[in-house]
Amino acid sequence: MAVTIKDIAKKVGKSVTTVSRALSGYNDVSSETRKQVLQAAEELGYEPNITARQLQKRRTDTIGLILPPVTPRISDPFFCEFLSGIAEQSSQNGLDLLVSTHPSSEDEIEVYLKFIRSRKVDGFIIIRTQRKDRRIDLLREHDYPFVAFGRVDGDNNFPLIDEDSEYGMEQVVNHLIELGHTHLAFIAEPTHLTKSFLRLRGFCKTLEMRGLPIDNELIIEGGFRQQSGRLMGERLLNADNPPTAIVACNDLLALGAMSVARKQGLEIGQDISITGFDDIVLAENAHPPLTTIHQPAQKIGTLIHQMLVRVINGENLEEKQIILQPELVVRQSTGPARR
Amino acid sequence: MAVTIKDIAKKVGKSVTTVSRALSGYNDVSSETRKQVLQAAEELGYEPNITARQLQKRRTDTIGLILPPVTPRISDPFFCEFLSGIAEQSSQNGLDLLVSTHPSSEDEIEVYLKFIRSRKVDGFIIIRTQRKDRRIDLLREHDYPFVAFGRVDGDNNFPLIDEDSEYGMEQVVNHLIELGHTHLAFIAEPTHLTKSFLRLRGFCKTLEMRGLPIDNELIIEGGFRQQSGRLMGERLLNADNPPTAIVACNDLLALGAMSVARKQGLEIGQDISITGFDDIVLAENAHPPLTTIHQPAQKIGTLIHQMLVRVINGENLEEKQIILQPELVVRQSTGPARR
DNA sequence: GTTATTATCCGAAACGTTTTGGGGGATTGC
DNA sequence: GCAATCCCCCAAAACGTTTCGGATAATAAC
Repeated sequence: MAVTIKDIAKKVGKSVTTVSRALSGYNDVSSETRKQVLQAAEELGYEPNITARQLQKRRTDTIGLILPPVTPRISDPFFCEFLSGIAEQSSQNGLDLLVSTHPSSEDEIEVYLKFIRSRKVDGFIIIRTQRKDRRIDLLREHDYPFVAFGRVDGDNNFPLIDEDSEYGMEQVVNHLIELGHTHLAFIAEPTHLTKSFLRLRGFCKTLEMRGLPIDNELIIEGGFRQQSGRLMGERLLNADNPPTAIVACNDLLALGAMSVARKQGLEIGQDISITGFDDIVLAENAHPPLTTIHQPAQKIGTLIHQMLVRVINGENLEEKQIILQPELVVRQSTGPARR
Repeated sequence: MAVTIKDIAKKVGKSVTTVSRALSGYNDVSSETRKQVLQAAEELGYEPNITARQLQKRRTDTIGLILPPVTPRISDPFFCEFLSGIAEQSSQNGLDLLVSTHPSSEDEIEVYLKFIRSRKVDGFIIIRTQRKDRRIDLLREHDYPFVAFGRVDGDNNFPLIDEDSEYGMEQVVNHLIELGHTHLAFIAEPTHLTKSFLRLRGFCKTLEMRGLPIDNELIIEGGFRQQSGRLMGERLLNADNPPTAIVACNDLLALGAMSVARKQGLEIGQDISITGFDDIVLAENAHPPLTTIHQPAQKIGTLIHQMLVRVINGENLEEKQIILQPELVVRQSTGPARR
């Protein structure tokens, strides 16, 4: 059986209270007693039972991350980096990270409700925000601590961190225009996700700003990953008037499009330019290496965790909404437009 | 304040005991009472406080995964897949997954000791086993539930799952020999890891079996990732009598070697053959796609989790040691040896 | 009509901690 | 010499559950 405070108390001949207070560093115990207690704890190999402590303190020292039903799975490269930032920060702060994948049988809101009611975690990290996000509504209603990665439509008066998607896309599009491209296509993710929506908007806005027409035939919406990129890339390349550049909403989509283009005998970066977004590890190692927007995934994870800790502790955030400016990384998947 | 059993008891005018027993489905409560209790619970939005339950039951319903100090970080692609298998299985079984990254300041054994003593988790998943593994010694001493991914030197009489590394390497080497290669190099990981050791041994054994000499100049040991692969690849390619094929201990090392070979103007798959091990997502997307040994990372995660659950519940494992036979995936990074 | 049995219920203890609200003895201030 | 102040300590309550060991009343058995 594990060693408890009671065992120490017995050993040093003091009360449980005194032992507890000695261990927690209160100053109403004599240094003599404290020394004895610490020594006894050491000798017996005492380690506090955190379950008991949590029950008493009404804190779990655990933060929760519930993966959405579909994507991303943990294996998603961008998410993976992000997660690693959170995990690392977690253990530095002595917090636990509870990763729960959402059983697709259950309603998302029910899952959150359960966590809230059973006080399983002190706070949440919300990823993949949607334009209308019920999770955020729920947490706000319950006044439960959370930090979101991403914005929503409408009232954003809650702690969040986000990339400036529109600015990112602006850079991509400008880069392509400067290379002489005027006939640009866009492969979108489902636009109920805020970031996907904003990336698309950034694309359109910039075209407009630069006085280029927006061709709705060349904007198509699909899924999230390679498979989808291949499908949509194929459709674009087989169009009557195919684009000279394809802007993908994320790197995996871009990689999918690249593989299709290559299969059609096109030299990427010469015959056609393709861009991604996120700068996952695959991007750098792709062939040719992918021009994309770099996002510091791990750092975002770290930041978001730090914010959440402050929210949980009821501290004030000097910056409640952090919007990061991502930067363009030019590699070999883009080049001058063919005449 | 959250709803407790007491609130329900008050509402239905019964004792706390009865409510608890009604909720847990004991048959010493009348169906009338049970109905009332369930209804009250529903109305009040009751959700059991799991901390309290855990304290009472002396179980945490949580399994622990402590990341080793150095590698893999969560961002490691192979590990990532593996983790996703564990996480998915976890939530299916209603268990929590506690991911803790090991603070490099602390001694590894101390970290485990703390977890054990504070009963923070019901059991552990041990990854990256070493030939002499103190973690495993410790857990066995304490008779604490765990399942290992990988074997150790000597007594392996504990629950584990592992790939047959030697067999995998045998396939790789045979494949290369059949392509006419006779001058093979090996880039090793640090061989205190069991799997790295076994992969190297598989390499040597097969050469021997096929009557080829083992050239110690061509076997070099380094780190785990691309950077290391580049360094060691460079050394091999600049040797007096460079190899016609490089066998890397994992995919990332292979990718590193590939990038160096390409930089030296070699056509991979023609001028030189390079192989990996693990078949991470990058392998398929590399240029050229990498010949490697496929490992079902996610499935391994799932399996290991299932095993652990049984160990925790004190059930018997029909198969205490599972050794998986990995298979060779031939892609374009290998080809016939140049005369 | 007494004894067994069954169906329902419940008080109290337990899990291991922290916190609350003092208590008693020694020292200080006047 | 008396009150005030410290210093060190502790019993008991609390956190929200589950479980142990009955208790009570109704029913069945003889």
